[in-house]
Amino acid sequence: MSVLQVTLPDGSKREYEAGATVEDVAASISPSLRKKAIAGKVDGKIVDLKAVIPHDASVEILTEDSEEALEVMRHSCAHLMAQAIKRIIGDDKVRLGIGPVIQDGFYYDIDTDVTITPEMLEQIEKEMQKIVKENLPIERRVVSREEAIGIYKKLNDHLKLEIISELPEDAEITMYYQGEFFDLCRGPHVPSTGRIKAFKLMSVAGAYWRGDSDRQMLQRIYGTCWAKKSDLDEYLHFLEEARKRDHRKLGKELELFMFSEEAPGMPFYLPNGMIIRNELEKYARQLQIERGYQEVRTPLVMNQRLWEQSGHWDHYHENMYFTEVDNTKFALKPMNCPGHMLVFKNKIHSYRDLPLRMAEFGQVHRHEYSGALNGMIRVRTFTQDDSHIFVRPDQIESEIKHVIELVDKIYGVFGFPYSVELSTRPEDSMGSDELWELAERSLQNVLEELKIPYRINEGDGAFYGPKIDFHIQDAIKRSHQCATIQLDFQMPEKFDLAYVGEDNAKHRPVVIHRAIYGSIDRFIGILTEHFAGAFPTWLAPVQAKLITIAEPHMEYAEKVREKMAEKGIRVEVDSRNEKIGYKIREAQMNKIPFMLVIGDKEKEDGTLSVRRRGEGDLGAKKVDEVIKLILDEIETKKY
RNA sequence: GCCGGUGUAGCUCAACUGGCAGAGCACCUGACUUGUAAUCAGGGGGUUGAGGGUUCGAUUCCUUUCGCCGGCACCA
Repeated sequence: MSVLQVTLPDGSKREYEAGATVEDVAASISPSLRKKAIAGKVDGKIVDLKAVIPHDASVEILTEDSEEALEVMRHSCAHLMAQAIKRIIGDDKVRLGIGPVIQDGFYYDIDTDVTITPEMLEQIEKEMQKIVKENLPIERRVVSREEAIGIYKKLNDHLKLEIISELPEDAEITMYYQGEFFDLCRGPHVPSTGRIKAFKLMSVAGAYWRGDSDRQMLQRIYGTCWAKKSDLDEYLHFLEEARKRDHRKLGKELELFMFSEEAPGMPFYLPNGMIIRNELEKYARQLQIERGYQEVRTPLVMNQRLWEQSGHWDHYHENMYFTEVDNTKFALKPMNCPGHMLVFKNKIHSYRDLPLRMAEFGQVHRHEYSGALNGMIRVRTFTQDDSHIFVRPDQIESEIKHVIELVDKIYGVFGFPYSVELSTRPEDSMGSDELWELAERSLQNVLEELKIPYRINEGDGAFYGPKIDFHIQDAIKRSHQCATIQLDFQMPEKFDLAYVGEDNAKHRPVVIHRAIYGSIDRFIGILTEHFAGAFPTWLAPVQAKLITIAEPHMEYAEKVREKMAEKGIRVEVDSRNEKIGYKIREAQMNKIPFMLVIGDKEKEDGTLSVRRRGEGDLGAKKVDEVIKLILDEIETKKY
């Protein structure tokens, strides 16, 4: 009998008889480990608990609390759901597509004539619970390609047949069985259905087979699955909290913006939202002026031929708005760059003018598909904090660094951590290989030199050049792509841009496209959720509310209001004939940062009782002291 | 655009298998004169998203269409 040497994670070695399984290893360590074990890892590869260890190897036991075991459990949960669905609507009426693990859970794509309604989810869930109670052992079987094909031909399952046909020649084909149910699957899985602990089916949605919009649409059922009931509850609670922050809900409640059927996907800014927007623009404008940007403004409607020239028409005409006047075709601008190219060409530039940093808060229109619209996150008109920087080739890298510094500065103000991605040449792109290579290398150099960690996003660049994208992480750990820096050798070519060099000859500049908020509209949506509507004082539509106790305090309140307003504080007086609790509550719900209560005492002493949003009563302070406090928060953009 | 869901007062939501459309908040009026998250009473407010159909009768059933929501696909 040969002997198997197993190395455990702590470095210790143990010997087993050949044919030992991962489970045997767990059992040999301790009975409790065997009980907690979900799966194993052999030489770094995750396998079933019942997997035989094929040769000397390092072995790790995955227990319920490990991330990897959770993935195995989620995958098994997808099978569990598929089994329940088959039991409910009939084995022969369901074809199974794919059922992978995703963040927080899993889904399964199925093909069936029965429409899965949200009500049915509960029914399926109950059946799943039943199968868990049945505690069916889950078994792995290796089958031949012919067997596999035979099984699914009999079931008339064209989806699985397609998957099998695409498996590589030498692939080991495995099936997993649990009770009457089986599924073509690579695994691994938990040892039995009873090991699946806490799950919930979340939603049904349509999804194209193979992610291809030309193919059949399947029904996708999403579920979430956790190692413990308490984890599930925590997750559901998190979703609930996220819903409370939804910018669409808060935007309505706080009267930031609105939408109308008359203009789907096009935000209307209400006075409160307009204040936030103006503050954001003001801040960006100030930083840009400091950094030598020049602001311009270009038309919203320009001749169609301009878009044909830029290449946008070719790539995006399906998503553009057009109009015809005086027998001439015009387009609403979907981007600001062509306009900026025209501005650049308005005069002759010397090499001394470069870098020329042209900025515009440019409103663009893009006809997004109706199904893509989503609050402020995906709209049909939005304003970019756009800029096009015209540089000499030797200035590319320093200028990109300059932009990155600005991005870092702005995100810091909101407390957004961010990560960076480098997107390379897409399939459908313009320009020579040489230029693309040069462009990609330049971006890469800068990131390396600044020692900024980044991820490469293959083939995700713009059609005219590669880009560096910045993904911010908000207060509840969601990621949003906002800033972008794109290097472009194409537009200068298309528009025949030139500057006069030291040698008195014409040279072609390079264009750097950049945006930091990206879409200001979307950024406002993100900020709303990030701060849960409790905007920092510098952004708050109303920064201070003066709340009088009774009528005799009105005059004093009005004087304070004037004084504050003079200092540029957005302040309002609430002198309504209401109880103080009522007025506080309202101010609190409007998330006003400073609530300043005025009664006899304050009037007499020249003070204000400060109640800070989120902190409560801070006691009475002199009016000037309060003003200083507020101005200081505004000045430092405290969050 | 595709799949599914959904649309009732300014907002949030009720109305059993088809039988007179209702509540809370908000708003208006009056009383109360108020010390840190909702004072009391009264009042106004609706072509039930829009169009068509079935029916004695439609918020409810069917159909077309628009918006919105969850996904998919798309995202310069």
